[in-house]
Parts: sequence; C-alpha cells; structure tokens
Amino acid sequence: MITDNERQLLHHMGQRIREVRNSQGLTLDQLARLTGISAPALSLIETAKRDPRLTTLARIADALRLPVSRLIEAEAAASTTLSGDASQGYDLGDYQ
Amino acid sequence: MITDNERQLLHHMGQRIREVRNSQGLTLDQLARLTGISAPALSLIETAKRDPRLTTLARIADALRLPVSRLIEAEAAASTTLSGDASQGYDLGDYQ
DNA sequence: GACTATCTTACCCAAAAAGATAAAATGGAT
DNA sequence: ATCCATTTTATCTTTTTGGGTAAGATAGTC
Repeated sequence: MITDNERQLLHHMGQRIREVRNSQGLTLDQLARLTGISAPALSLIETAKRDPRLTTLARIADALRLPVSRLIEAEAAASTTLSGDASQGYDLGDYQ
Repeated sequence: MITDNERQLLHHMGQRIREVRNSQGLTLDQLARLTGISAPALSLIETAKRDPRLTTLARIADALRLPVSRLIEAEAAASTTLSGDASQGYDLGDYQ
C-alpha cells in the first residue's frame, strides 16, 4: 500500500529533478545517456509514476551535480520538525 | 552494474539508520512494526545488502522521526561541492 | 498541412525489492 | 553451559523496478 505522503514525496522529487534538468538545458535523452538510466524510466520517475531505488536517485543526482538530499529536501520541511527530544520513549502503542 | 560510490552510499545509509534506531532504543522487530517493513528486510538495508526504494527509505525516516535527507546526507559531503556555476554547459562528451 | 524534437505510454523481459517464514548465528545475562 | 533477545541468513513468492523498443502524444517551426 502506498500512502498519500509517499505519493507526495515522489511527486515533489519528480518535479525537482525536472526543474534542475531543464535549468541545465538537458533533455531526457541526454540525461539518460549521462546516467545510464533509460529515458522512459526517467520520464516515469519525473512524473511520479515510479518509486526509484536509492542508487537510481544517486545516479540522477550525480549527473545533475547536486547531492541526493537536494532532490528530496522539501520533505524535510513537511516532516515533523524534531521538536524536543524524541530519543527516549517512542510511543509504540500496542506494539511493544 | 553497481559502482563503488553507490555501495558506499548504501553502506553509510545503513549505518546511519542503525545508529538512529539504536539511539532510540528500538529493536529491528519494533521498527518493523512501526514501518510495516519486515525485520529481515530492515536488516538487509542496514547492512547495505539491499538497495531500497525511495518510499521504503521514507517509511524508515518517518518512523525514526527525521527527514529522509538526514539518512543520506553524508553523501552530500562526499559529492562534488557545486563549485562555481554548473548550470550552463554540462560536458556531454561524445553524447551530444 | 508536414516535419522535427521532446516527452509519454505501452508492451516485453530480466533482475531486484520486499514480505513471510524458518533456521542459523550472535551476544548478554544469569 | 544454558537461556533469552536480537540479528542475520536462507528460501520462497509476489510485486516492482528498469532497459529496450516501438508506438502515440505534444509541442514548435517551417
């Protein structure tokens, strides 16, 4: 099952990749040859129809010359902002 | 084909997950139930024997209550540090 | 209109992720 | 040495990624 959050994460990351790629004047074909990832696969990732592996993301980030974290960092703003100290006592509910 | 850089990225990310998980006093079983990812799968990821999907990473990051980018940010230090302006003229070599 | 470049979609295929489960390590504590 | 919790490894099945290719869409230009 894939949650809304995850869909949003994929969506944003795809947009991010496309923005950077366009800003560098690269076509999908060119990025495909730079990364070794096929253009159709890149298209699926940019349009959030595919859930790429970490190394796939890393290859794209490398070709675009930015750290992987930059491709997904908006998620950082959306996530819970580490308020206070959570290092003790995560609430496991019925699970512990 | 999987490069040395990618292996290093996976290795570091696995270590990072394990560090955070331990610092929060969580076992693999507990994290498995929090994420919906099986404990064996988590073990493979932490020991860099598996190349997880982005949403898999996101679920782990969520459970550990930190942004995904924090799980892979060392790669940022290792990558080329965006010196100067690379937005024009990526070298495509024979590919253009 | 036709032509071109770019991107998307739809097939196949192989390889890999991920869940389930069970069986081995591993390590601590008594 | 024994017990126990935790982690690793192995096997199996299902699902998904990702390459290849070809076929559609979608501009934009002439």
